Amino acid sequence: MIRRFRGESLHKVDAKGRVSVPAAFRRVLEEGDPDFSRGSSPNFVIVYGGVRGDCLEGYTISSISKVDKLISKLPRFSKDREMLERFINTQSTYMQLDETGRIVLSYRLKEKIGIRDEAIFAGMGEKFQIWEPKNYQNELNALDTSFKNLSEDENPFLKLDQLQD
Amino acid sequence: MIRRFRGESLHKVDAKGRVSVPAAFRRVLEEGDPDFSRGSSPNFVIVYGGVRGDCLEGYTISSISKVDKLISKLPRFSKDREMLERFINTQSTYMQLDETGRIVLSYRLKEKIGIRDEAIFAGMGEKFQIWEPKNYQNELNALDTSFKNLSEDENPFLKLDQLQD
DNA sequence: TGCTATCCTATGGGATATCATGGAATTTTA
DNA sequence: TAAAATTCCATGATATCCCATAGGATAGCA
Repeated sequence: MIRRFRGESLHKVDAKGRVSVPAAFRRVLEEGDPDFSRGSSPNFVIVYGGVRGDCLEGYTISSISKVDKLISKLPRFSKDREMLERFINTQSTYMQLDETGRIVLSYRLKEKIGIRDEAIFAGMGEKFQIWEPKNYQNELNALDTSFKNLSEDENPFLKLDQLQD
Repeated sequence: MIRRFRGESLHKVDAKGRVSVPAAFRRVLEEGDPDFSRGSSPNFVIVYGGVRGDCLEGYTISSISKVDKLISKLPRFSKDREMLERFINTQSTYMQLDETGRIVLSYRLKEKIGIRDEAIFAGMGEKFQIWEPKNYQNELNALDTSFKNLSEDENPFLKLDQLQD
């Protein structure tokens, strides 16, 4: 089975910026790091810029590598490639869990998404997100409203089965 | 895992032109220098001419070799090859980190991109860039605007998924 | 089915190493 | 030999490591 990021949880951020990554997510990060071995700590990547400025997004090494590989296929110096690299490479950073399963969010990262002393982790399948709790709630509410306003044939749940073949 | 240049950071440039290269980038430079050994300092290449006159671009030895190889495939004496060699080979220079992880930017290099006493390092996957901070901000803003003005089918993120297969 | 031992998780504090940066000393070079 | 470049120390700030604790969950056992 390939594990995916599932669930949401709230964690304290201490004075040094340290936060526990949910235990369930650690298993996914371990599986997604080709260099991980029992006894060590997995690496992964946090993307902080780009399309969404309101949360951080965590990717396993293997899933970000897929993206990196696709980008490398684009012609060097092309506008598309530069743009993607700016969003995916420049505005991101390698991270490593410590032995107790924590990471440290630098001042810059915390500031970027308005985090003070608590953070919400939300599983999103191939990636996870880190939110300031209030912003997260707003995001959920907004999503709810926009979902309710969809017409029948815009409903993504229904579109899902049409993809199937 | 093959590390890539990720993240961005601001560094002071002192009177002698010395700047710290971000610690994370040093690891990539070390990995990318076939002659590197523990205890020594990695070599790499800075390209200052060519396509973009507004920033410097740093390549690991192994990634500049890839580019060199591509250029060698072009017909000798062709205009294209001549041009690329001028930009990539002529307008570039070998560099070596010192023991504290710094390089020195000569007056010429600083002048080229308008740097005075601060420099931004930006990871771009297989290479990194060095910018004068204000110019960098302008670059980011311009990128943002042009991204927002893209039509659906011009969105490089969406194109990425089409490459897949 | 209640008790206890064990493990894992979340969190905190202090010690230590690394990083970014500045200045002095020394070598090179024109 | 003066200017420029390189090497060698120095230091505060930051990040990393190491240890400690408390609560929850699980498992084994009587």
